[in-house]
Amino acid sequence: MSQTVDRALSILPLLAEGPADLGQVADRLGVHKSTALRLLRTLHEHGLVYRQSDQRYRLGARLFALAQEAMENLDVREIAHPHLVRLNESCGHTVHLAVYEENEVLYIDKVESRYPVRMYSRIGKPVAITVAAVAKLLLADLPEHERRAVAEKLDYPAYTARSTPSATAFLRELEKVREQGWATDLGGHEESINCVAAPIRGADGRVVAAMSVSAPNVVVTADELLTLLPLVRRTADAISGEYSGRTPVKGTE
Amino acid sequence: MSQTVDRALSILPLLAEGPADLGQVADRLGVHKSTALRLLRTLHEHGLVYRQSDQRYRLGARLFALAQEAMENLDVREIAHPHLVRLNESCGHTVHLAVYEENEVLYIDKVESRYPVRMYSRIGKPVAITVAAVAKLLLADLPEHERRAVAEKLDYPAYTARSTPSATAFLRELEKVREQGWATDLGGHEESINCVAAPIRGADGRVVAAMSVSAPNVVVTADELLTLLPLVRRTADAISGEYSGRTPVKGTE
DNA sequence: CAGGGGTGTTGCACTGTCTGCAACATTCAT
DNA sequence: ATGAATGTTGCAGACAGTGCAACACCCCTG
Repeated sequence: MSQTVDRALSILPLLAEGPADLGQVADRLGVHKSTALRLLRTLHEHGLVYRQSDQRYRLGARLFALAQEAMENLDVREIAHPHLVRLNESCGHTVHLAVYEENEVLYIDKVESRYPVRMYSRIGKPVAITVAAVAKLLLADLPEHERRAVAEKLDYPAYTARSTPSATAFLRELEKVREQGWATDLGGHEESINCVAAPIRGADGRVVAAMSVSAPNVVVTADELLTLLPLVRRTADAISGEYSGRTPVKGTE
Repeated sequence: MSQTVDRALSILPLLAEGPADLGQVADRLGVHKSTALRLLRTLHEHGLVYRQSDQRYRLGARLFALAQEAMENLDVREIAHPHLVRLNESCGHTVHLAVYEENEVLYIDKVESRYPVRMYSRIGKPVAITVAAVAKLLLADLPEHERRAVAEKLDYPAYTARSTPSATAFLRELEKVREQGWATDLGGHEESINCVAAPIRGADGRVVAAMSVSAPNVVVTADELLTLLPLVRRTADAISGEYSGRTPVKGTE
């Protein structure tokens, strides 16, 4: 692996925290200012880094464009979207779509609740991996050793009293989820919010994404939310069918 | 500028076109496969590149997370301020910066008029949302259903004879503002005060803030104030460019 | 206005890191 | 099996990246 590139790329997350000047960047990289300058220049030429009027550096527009493209390359998203919208129309709650990648679970699509009380989340934001229903489904599908490895590397923050407390508890939960083919999060992240989720599978049966419906207690109780499970699973299966090319897609051509 | 980093970064736009395997990447970079491999590995470790199941590389989800985090940590106010000051220096009138948040429009920055007659307003104070020029711009950019929902929930106080009288009138005005890309308030809040305003947009084109120039009749007439419109819009555009990190690259070499 | 501390920038010699090569590993067809 | 793809590793040599020190340039303060 390349030292120079490694250093250069380390600058990006650093700048994501907020603008920084040359000295700060050099310090946090542990290199000489002149070195940092040259790295920043290179990043700048590629548009990943931008220099604002006070001379400080921040992430540049090119990065946003790339992120956009990366998103568009995820074709599950494209296929799933109309289904998510339809589900949202029929139940009214917030619908999420998430994928697993490199020890993280990320929301890649979201359809907002039609109720005034909304839950906070944002596309691109990493999910609370130890408690979210979608995360459970995605991790439960990993090969056994990998699953164990990931579970043991994670932190288990106690967001609420119902948060997953430890790696062993998490692995047990994953086993359960794996068998039943769906997952829930009942107040594990935020006291008053519940989710039910179902997996989306590719042609080989592997889970490629997971979707969930979330709603706060004040709108529907956990039990009421659970009655939506069949609908959520049907939707996920429909997406799976289309994604794996089993279901003929009606429409153009 | 750094050759290694340059090469590594050139991989990103290349992958943005679609997934590619090691050979393709090496070819298009004009380097040996082993070199390309090491670069890709480094990118991979930083999550910027993801290796899909068929071993081909594509852009990684970490790009999102970065872009997303950068957006959240960006402070419009900080970026806009020097521009507002410059505008104030060239026209002399009061300049405001405002954002929309939770059904309210708030002033978040202000540069005072240099004329003795000043208008009353305060940073952090909610704006007269149904009449202020900045409010019109911010609301005009909301998705249609949300805009309608907000408009119908509002009160329409008759500050003056020219105040917006009703939700339907307001929605009509928002439609107009949306199309022309700028807004005015001619005596809608206080009989003798006029404003012209322009929107500030983020990388995705959404309006993130709005700025205005305000002056009382006794200093300049409404028509005279309107001649400042191009200048106001240029300033807003400059801020937009800087905020979204896409202002033309100035400087070195 | 001189002086001092804070930036960012440049030229240069050295060294350490990146490079390309060639051999190896692995998978897939045939 | 055999061959042709692909991805991977170790190595020696070369050159690109590094840190240094000197410079340029503010913006203060006395």
